[in-house]
Amino acid sequence: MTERRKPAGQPDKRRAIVAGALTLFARDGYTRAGLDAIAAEAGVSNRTIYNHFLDKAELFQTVIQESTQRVAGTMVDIIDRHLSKVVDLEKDLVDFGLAWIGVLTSDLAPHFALIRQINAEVEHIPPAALKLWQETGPGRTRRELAERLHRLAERGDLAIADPARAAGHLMLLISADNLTDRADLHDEDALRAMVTAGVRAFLHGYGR
Amino acid sequence: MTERRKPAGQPDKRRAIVAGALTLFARDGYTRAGLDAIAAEAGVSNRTIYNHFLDKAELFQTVIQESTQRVAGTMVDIIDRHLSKVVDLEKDLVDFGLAWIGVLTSDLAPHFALIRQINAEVEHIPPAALKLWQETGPGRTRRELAERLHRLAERGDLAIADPARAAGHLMLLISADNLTDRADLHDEDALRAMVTAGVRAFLHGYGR
DNA sequence: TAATGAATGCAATGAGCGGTGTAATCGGGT
DNA sequence: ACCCGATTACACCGCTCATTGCATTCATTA
Repeated sequence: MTERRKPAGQPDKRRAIVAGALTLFARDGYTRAGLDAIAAEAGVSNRTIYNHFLDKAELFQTVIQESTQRVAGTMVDIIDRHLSKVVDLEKDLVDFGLAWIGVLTSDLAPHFALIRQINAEVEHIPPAALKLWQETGPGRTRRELAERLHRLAERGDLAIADPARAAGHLMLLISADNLTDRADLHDEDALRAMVTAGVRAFLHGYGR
Repeated sequence: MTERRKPAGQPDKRRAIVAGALTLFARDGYTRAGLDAIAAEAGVSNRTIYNHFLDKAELFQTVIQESTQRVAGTMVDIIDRHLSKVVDLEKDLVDFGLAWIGVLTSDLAPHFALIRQINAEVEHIPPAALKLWQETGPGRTRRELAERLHRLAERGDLAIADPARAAGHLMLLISADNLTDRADLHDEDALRAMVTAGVRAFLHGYGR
């Protein structure tokens, strides 16, 4: 059960390969991203990749796992930083939202292109791997956010029956324009407007 | 300017090709879907495809356009049917939402797999084609929904400052679980719970 | 310095795929 | 019966790509 990964190869090379693979998988997708291109991007020989990974599929899976964990960590940090002590609910939620979508344009941006690739190939990925990703990635951040919202509800700041569902709603509303249009992620004003509108909808709804 | 499409080939063959191509493009994506497989799925010779289409890219574009128009038409119908005359706002919105996500499991289902493919390859698609798709597909349905919501707001049933944005929010909230988890689209009770929760969030929010 | 494992360059294999040419066949209209 | 365009089966070209084998070089350590 305790399968030990072969520690073959030097760690810096391995990191370079994974980083380069992330870049190309994110830009071109699994099929289009050639191993020669990945090797070039990583500044490494084609042949070396096979010293570190069994085949292309294993490399892909590794890239997903490492990237997912890193991004999930960042997200959880943002949640904790912005929603630990809340004074002005709307303002703090907006600040949280801006930090949240800020990740989409950070150096972690390629990750989300990778997610789109996964989403497209969802039929061809073994359900176990998919489940694992769900759990350690979006699942983890959603649980963390749900926990925070639950605390706020207990304090009386929010009226939440199902924290997990509320967390899902908040995440969607914050970055709504990204999913409908393709929003301009570099227009600071537009971003603030989007997040603010999302937070207000989350707090008050549109009912009369 | 008025480019006439070559009417070469028999219409039923052409329809079979487009239908088969939709199936395989949706399941396997643009790159993985081979022309031989498409031909087999359509019950047609490989060579025949090139009687109707210039190349794989043109076939893909045709599939997208036709599928998009069909689905957008269906969506607009649903909007009109459920939101023309509203008596019980929450109930009518829930019914609307159920019909809306019902499309995701209908015979139009492959379309949305195709959308995921587009979304993944968004970097490799000419922006003009992307814009066109945006406009005739989701853009059209969102405008239609926004228009309906605007009427309801004028009537005093809703308080909406930006109808387009509200429409986007409603669409997201209705099918929230599909985007976070991978929801079970065949559990009737779960679907109703999801939609109801989304509609309530849309109407009242979570604020205290 | 000797030895060992890692990395590299190069070549090659085998498969899959987009696209084309061609000749034979089919089917409806005259 | 004849015609003509559409369709088909088949063979083929050129290309890309994952994967491997092999010989060579490099770096570190004993």
